[in-house]
Parts: sequence; C-alpha cells; structure tokens
Amino acid sequence: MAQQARKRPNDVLRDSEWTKAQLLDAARLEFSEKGLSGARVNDIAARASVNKQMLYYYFGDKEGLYCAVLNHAYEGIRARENELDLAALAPVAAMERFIGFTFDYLTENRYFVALLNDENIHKARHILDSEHLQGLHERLQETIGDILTRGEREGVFRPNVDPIDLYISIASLCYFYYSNIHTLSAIFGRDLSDRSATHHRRQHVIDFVGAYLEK
Amino acid sequence: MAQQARKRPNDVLRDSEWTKAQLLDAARLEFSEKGLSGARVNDIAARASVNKQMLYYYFGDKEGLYCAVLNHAYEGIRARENELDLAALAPVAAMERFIGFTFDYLTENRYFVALLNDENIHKARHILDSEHLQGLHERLQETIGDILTRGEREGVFRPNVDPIDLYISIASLCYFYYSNIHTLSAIFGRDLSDRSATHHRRQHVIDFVGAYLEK
Amino acid sequence: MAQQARKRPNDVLRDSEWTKAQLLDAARLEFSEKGLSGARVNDIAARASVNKQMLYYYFGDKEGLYCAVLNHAYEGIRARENELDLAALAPVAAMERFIGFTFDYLTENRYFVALLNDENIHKARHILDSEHLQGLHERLQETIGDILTRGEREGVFRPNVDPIDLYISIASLCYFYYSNIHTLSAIFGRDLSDRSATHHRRQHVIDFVGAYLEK
Amino acid sequence: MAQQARKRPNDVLRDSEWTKAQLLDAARLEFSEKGLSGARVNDIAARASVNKQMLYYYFGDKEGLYCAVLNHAYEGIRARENELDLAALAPVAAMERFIGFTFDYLTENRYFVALLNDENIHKARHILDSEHLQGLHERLQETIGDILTRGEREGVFRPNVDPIDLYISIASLCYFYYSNIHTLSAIFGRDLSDRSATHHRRQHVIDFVGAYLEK
DNA sequence: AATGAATGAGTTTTCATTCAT
DNA sequence: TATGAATGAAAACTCATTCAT
Repeated sequence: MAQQARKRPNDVLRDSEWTKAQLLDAARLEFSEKGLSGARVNDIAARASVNKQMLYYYFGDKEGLYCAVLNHAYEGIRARENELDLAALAPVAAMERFIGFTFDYLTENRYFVALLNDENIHKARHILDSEHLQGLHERLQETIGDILTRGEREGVFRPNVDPIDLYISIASLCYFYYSNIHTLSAIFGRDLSDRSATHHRRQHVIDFVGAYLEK
Repeated sequence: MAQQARKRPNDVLRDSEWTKAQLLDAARLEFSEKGLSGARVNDIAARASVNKQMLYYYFGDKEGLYCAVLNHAYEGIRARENELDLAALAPVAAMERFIGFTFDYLTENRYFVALLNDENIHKARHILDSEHLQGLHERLQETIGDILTRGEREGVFRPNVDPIDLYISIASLCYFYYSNIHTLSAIFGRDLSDRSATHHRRQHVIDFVGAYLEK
Repeated sequence: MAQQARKRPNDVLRDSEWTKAQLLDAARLEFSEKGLSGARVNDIAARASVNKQMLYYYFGDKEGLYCAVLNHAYEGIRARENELDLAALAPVAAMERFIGFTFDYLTENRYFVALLNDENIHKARHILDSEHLQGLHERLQETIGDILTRGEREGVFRPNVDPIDLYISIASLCYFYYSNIHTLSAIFGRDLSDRSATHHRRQHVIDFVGAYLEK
Repeated sequence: MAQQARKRPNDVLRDSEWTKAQLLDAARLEFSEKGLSGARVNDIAARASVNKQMLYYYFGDKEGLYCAVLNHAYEGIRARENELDLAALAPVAAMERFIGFTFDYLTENRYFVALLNDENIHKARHILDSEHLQGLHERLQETIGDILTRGEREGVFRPNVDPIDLYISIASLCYFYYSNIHTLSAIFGRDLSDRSATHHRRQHVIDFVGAYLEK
C-alpha cells in the first residue's frame, strides 16, 4: 500500500511486477484525489517513477488502469475483513468488531471512499460484470448473516434482520461521514477530520447500530 | 427542476434571466452526470440551447457555474425542508416526517447526491467560505434540536442526543444508499433502483433511526 | 487548386468557408504526398495557415478530412469531364478528346493518382456507400456509352463494346503510367516524367485504344 | 509465398533463416495491407511469431525490412516470368502466354500490386539505385523485344513497337484493374473481385492488346 | 445580449527503437 | 540468437477560453 522504495530492487520482484505495482499505487492516489476524468496519466507515471508508456503496456489505457485500481481496492478491504475471524467471537462482540473495523479501515484508507465516490459518478461502469467482485461479496454476506443468526438464536439480536440491509446501514454510517466530510465540515463550520471528532463518530455508530440490533 | 420550456418566453425583457436559468439547469444535469472535470462546457451550452459565450458572460468560467449550481442545489433542499412545518408536529411524527422527506427528496433528486459526491472529491473547495450556506444550515440544526428537545421532555426520545450527530446519521442512511447505489447494485448483484427496493429501504431507515431514539 | 493568398480576404469568402477551403487544399497535398497514415495533421494545419483545431471543428478528425478530400477530388475530375461537350463531337473525335483529357488531367493533377492509390490501399473504405459518387459515375458511363453507340451506328467502332470495360482500359493506360511512374523509372532506368516521355505516352495511348475500337 | 509452418523446424542450425523468412513473410502481408507508414513493427513481429528485436537484428529497421520485402517481391515475379520459356513459342502464342501470366500472377498475388502502389507513394525511394533490380528488368525487355521482332518478321505483328511501351501498356491493363479494384467497385457499384468479373477482364485485356499488335 | 470563429495549451495515446540479460 | 522490459519523441485529439462583430 505504502509507496515503495524509489529505485526498483533487483531481487525481490521481477521488474515488471514492480512496475505494475508502482503504477497501481500511484494510480490509486491520483484517481482518489482527482477522479477518473480529473486524473492525469502524466502525473500517475511521474508518481510511479515509471515511463508513461508502461501504463499503456500493462493496463491498456487510463480506464483499464482505473478498473485495475478499483478491483485492487475492493480486494484489499475484503481481504482484511476476512482476517477478522468473526466466527470465533460471540455475536455482540463480533458485530462490534466488524463495525469498528469498517470505520477504522475507512479512517485509514480514505482513498477508498473517494474511489467509490467517483466510480458511482460513472454508474459503476468499471466494475460491472465483475464476477470476481460478486464472489468476494457473497462471502461478506455470509459472514454477517452468520453473526445475525447466532445473535438471534442467543436472544441478543432482534430477529429477521436482512444481512444486506444491515450491511448497507453500517456502511452508510461509516462511509458517509468520510465521503461527505468536506461538505459537512463546510456547512456546519466544524472540522470533522480531527481525531476527537472521528473518535466520537466511531462510538456513535457502534451505539446506533447496537440500539437497532438489541431492540 | 424540470427542463424548462424549449423556446424562450415572449416576455423579451427577461431574456437574460431565461438564459441564466437555462444554463443553471443544463449545468446541474451535466455536472451531476459527469462531475466537474468530466463535464464539458460545450455540452452544457448545447443542452441549454444557448451560445457558449453566454456561460462566460454570466458565470465567469466553468468553476463559477459549478459554484452557482452547488449553491442553488443546497438552497433547493433547505427551502423544501423549511416548508415541512415540523414545529407543528409531535416529536415522533416530526422526526418521521423529516426522515421521510430526506429520503424522498433524494429519491426524486438524484442529481443532488451526485453533485455532493463530486464536490467532496474536490474537498468542498467550491462551497468553502460560503457564509450564506452556513446560515442555511444553522436553521437546520435548530429545527432538529427543537424536535429532540421536545421529544426528550416528553419522554419519547433518549436524552442528550446531539442534533448534528443525529442529522449526519439520518443523512448517512438516506444518502449513502443513493450515492453508492451503482456499486452496491454491482457487488450484490441486485438492482437497488427499483421501486420496491427503495420503498423497503425507506422503511428500514425510519425503523433504524427510531430504534435509536426510542431506546 | 493553387494555394490561396496567405491572408484571408475579408470580402470574398466568409471566414469559415475560407478556412475549410484552405484545409481541403492543404490536406489534398499532404495526403497525396504521404498517404493517410503518413500525413500529419500538424503539417496540414501549418500548410493551411490555420489553427489545428479548426480541422477537427470542421471535419471531425483526420479521416473525416480524408473523406472530404477524396470526394472533392472525384468531383473535380468529373466536373471537368462534363465540360468537354463530347455529345457535340463525332464519335472518333469525341473518343480522342476523352482519352486526351483523361491523360492530360492526370498529367496536371498528379495528386489525384496518388490519392486514389492510397485509398485503394485502404480498400476504398472512405468512399464506400457514397451514393453521391455513384451518381457522378452513372453520368460518366452514359457519356461513354453514347459515344460508343453512335460510333457503332456509324460503322466506325466495333460493336458491343461495354462502356465500363472500355473506361477501365482507358483509365488503365493513362493512370498506371503515372501511378507507377517512379517504380517504372527506377526499374527501366529512364525518367518517365519528362515532357517528351509523357507526350510520347499520350500518343501511344490514343493509338492503342484507337486500334481496339476501329478493329 | 504461402504462410510457412507455424513451428520452427527441428533443424536447429537453420533457426536464423527461419526467423528471417518468417519476418519477410509477415512483413509482406503487413506492408501490402497497410503500407509502409500504416504498418506496425509490433504486428509484423507478432504475425511472424518472432521477437520484435529480431527484426532490428536482421533488417536494421522498419525501412530496411520494407526494402527487403520489395526486392523479394520483384524477384518473385521476374523469376516466374523466366520460367515461361516464351522463346520456344510462336510470337502470337508467346504474347498471349505473357499477358495471361501477367494477369494471373496479379490475380494470385494481390499483395504485389498493393506493395508497388505504396512504394510509388514514396516515389520509389526504396528501390532506387538497385542495380540488381535494373538487371532483372533488362532481361524482361529482351524477352519482349524478341517476341516483337519475331512477330514483325513473320508479319503477324505491326512493326516498330517499342518493348517498353508495350510492356507498360500490358502492365497497365492488368495491374490497374487490381490496383484500383476497390475504388472502381465502389464508384461503379459492382464487385470486380469475383471470379466471373476477373475472368471477363482477362479476356478483354488479351483482346485489347491483340487488336493493337495485329493491326 | 448574443453569435460563430478561432486559439493554444494540454491530454491521451502511439510507435519505432534500444537496453539489459 | 533471442527475450521481455523500457524509452522518448511525436502523433492525434480535446477543451476551456477569448476574439471580433
């Protein structure tokens, strides 16, 4: 994720892999800062310390690179989610960990929010027909569904909660805060980015979802 | 909101107002579909059936037009909110009406979501320092604060809810659904745009917020 | 045909017409010298003393300009043909005038040969479906058919000559000499471009066709 | 001429010859389809199933390869001509065989026409100073001259026909049909490529030349 | 207040060629 | 002899903006 060393290593990665990784990394930043149409391939190549042509060689064109970045981003968050081992926790704890993770991931990976924002402007044109992505998210549904079922069985969660409804609500509460953080800060005249504000928000979201589930 | 009549009115004296309105209207669509950098001034002028130069005459440049569109959009939703007359309703009913309105407004004005999405990519650069907008939103805070206070006093709402926290949560639950509707539809393999899906979501949001407040 | 005056006149042509004419003229030269893929839009614009963007504004893209040039070229030769007034001449004289004109036109408009050469490399992709062009050539067929019919009736031409067969043969004998003049000059070690060589060729073609028709 | 076997032969020692042949073959196709400037070295290498760098190794650069292809092409047709053994035939039969061969060779080797077309756009720059080519064509002149002399002596051909004049006319009548087959088909609205059309043309050319010689 | 033509800097993309191994 | 990666110059095309009327 972090910017690699400037000079390519002669050992660890074969050069082409290094080049591709550099480009993906640079593109992720550029696209998240400026969106697809605002991004400049020149700038991506410069950020990646790579010849511009390599971008076309490996990714076809600007949009091809954009697609690759999006897929990579989704894989990143879902992979981290899968490491949470929620099945091993009691329902309430599992849910709290899931919500906390979701919030924290966005806190630390603000680019992800910006990327999805932009992709939605393009009506998700660049991830449509990605069976790969749908596969990733089936697993997500199962994970949440499993927590809900266990919670319901144990009497700690309300019954009949649809996992997708719930996921969208959790994502809403976490994601919107960051996706709209600049306009919200502007209209309310407060800086919502600082540590105390985000910490406050994190707790609010956990309480908010908890209230619904425990009802 | 709707596309204005194609031919300019006979009331010739108001030509300039007509031209400006045409441009704002066309720009709102164009910017919401393609974002600031994706939008084309040629296309805006064409959509407005107006000479391109008029855009520069009335709005200075592309970004000036973009600012005007944003302000216009915020004024639109806040003006409609102010017509709800929430102070006249009991707290629970007032809250439900507010949530319902928020959801419905976005359902009917999807462009607003796209516009804010894009403006957040630009870090709200175009609405910063707009005292006018901050003024609009102080009134919003008061409205919500008033409902909360009354609800708390009457024992139907939990105490000590911060109006801004709550507003952000309500907005999250309504807005995110639309802002991310395309990626959500893609990753879950369902069309979230159809009537039954949005209707279902609307109720879910009302329940979700209700559970928190009533707790 | 000839390069227009460098500065655009304020009177004769409206500016846009002047600009388009300049571009067509410059493009005709450039395309005939270098072919479609060898031509450079920069060079065309420079030759036309016109801003490069005008090319895109008026002709869409490089290929659009190429199509326009081709149509213009065909119109040019066919228009000149139609001025020959062949119907007023006796068959043998008419045929001689037609052959002489064809040869002379190519002598003076070598670009036309190069242009068609190149278009044939592209399998005539840029003039396909041009009903306009087919219309132009129906008239050509009629003109030749009329001469042949009259000649046959008067007993000076052999019977049953197909006008298209004959036209292709005449065109072959005139056109090939110019289309392949460089390779022919190279392999035979003679310069076929000089006046005496072309004059000699002109007579040869007239004799050649005459021998066939009179047979 | 025909596409070589896809896999290189086991006779490993001749790898370099195989590679060169593959490249020449692929280049011939590519250049005849797209011309020198339209051809892509990437595509040639891909068609040849050979590493792009080999092209530079064996032929210097794109133009070097183009020159090699042209020379190869001329050698091909002249070699086949020399196998005709025209000296053994009576003048009229020899001439018919020569014309028939010329037409048929182009029918079967359309690439040759396209190649010369393109080379003429470049003003034969790539075959100039090729003494080798001039040598090849001196023999051609002698062959035709010999047939004419014999025919004249036997009283079956008109006297004083210049072999180069005649050769150019024969080549014209055969070559132009193919070189311009696409534009001719387009402007006359007929497909001149089909078997019956080419067969008809072949006979027309033989008659046409015959009428001139026998006169 | 309005129009059509023009501009120039910038943007994506292409392509022949070379490098390093 | 052969390969995959890399390069840099140049190409087509775009676009916000301004000019002249």
